[in-house]
Amino acid sequence: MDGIDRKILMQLQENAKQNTKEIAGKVGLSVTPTYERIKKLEQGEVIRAYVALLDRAKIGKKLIAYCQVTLTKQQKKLADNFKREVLLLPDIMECHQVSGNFDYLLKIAVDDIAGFHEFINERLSIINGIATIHTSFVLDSVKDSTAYNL
Amino acid sequence: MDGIDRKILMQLQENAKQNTKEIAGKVGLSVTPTYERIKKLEQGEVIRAYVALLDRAKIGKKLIAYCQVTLTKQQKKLADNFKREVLLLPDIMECHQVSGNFDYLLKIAVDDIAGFHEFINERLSIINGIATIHTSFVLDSVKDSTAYNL
DNA sequence: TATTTTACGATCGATCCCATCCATGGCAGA
DNA sequence: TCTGCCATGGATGGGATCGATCGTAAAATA
Repeated sequence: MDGIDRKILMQLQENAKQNTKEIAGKVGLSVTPTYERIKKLEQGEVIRAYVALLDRAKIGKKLIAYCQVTLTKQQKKLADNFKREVLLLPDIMECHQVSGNFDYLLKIAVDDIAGFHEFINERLSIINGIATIHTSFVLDSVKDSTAYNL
Repeated sequence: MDGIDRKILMQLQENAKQNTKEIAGKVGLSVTPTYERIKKLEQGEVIRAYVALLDRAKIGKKLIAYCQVTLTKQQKKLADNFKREVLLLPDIMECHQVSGNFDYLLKIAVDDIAGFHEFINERLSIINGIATIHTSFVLDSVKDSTAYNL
């Protein structure tokens, strides 16, 4: 993993539909070694997946919320149960256990306020062991990238 | 945009490297109409991009931080300047203006604590108009998806 | 220092899968 | 009846994929 690999990864993070020739030109190699490097990065699972990113306005997910969740106690059993339930809810796009004033940060995508209301009441708050939920709604996404800076 | 389109999008959100035939099978159509639907979704920019997702451990981004930023005043000038500066910092993967007790939520990816320290002192806190920064470090990502639930 | 080995990369060529596009025909609903 | 899908089949070409050969520079070794 050297500078050229990082350049390749930067390109693939931006646009994975480029063909090998284009990427080769941008990183200063010919096609074959570029191809071999990409294959190696895929096999080594440095590249986790190739995915399509959608325009959330166009698919009707008009509301993104970040929920700060606190559990009632710091018990492994409670935490494990919480994590299991989170994985079953597809409206939760991300769930990170964090340090600080709360325990988990969730990113939720729903159609609208009604959808959020239902999500909180019917899905999230019924999970055992949740003490508090503080929500911030996204008003504007200044930047929303999946690319790491390499 | 109907149920079949949504199924196609779900597939492409999971794995964009599938060929048309595989997707066609999963959504219950033949190759041609599947292909045409995908093209239409690309041209209508419902699909924003195809990208590679990386394993952050394998590329050495060992630290993810969420920073809650408050600006000193609610002035458009300050906010515009802040947004402009944010776009120039590639370690900031996401920046969302939010409702609630703070103004902006930033997602930062760095190598380690030293990198975070430098980022805060040399890059973030020098931006004009920042009042407070509260940071939560990610201890464990229970779920980290880019897929919307369609 | 001289020589050898190793580890890239460049170039070329062959193969073949699959995206891409077209044309035709069937079928259901307006 | 007409319109809008879909299915099927076929033609084409681009690009992924792989192998072989050669060149080169740095590192290892005598």
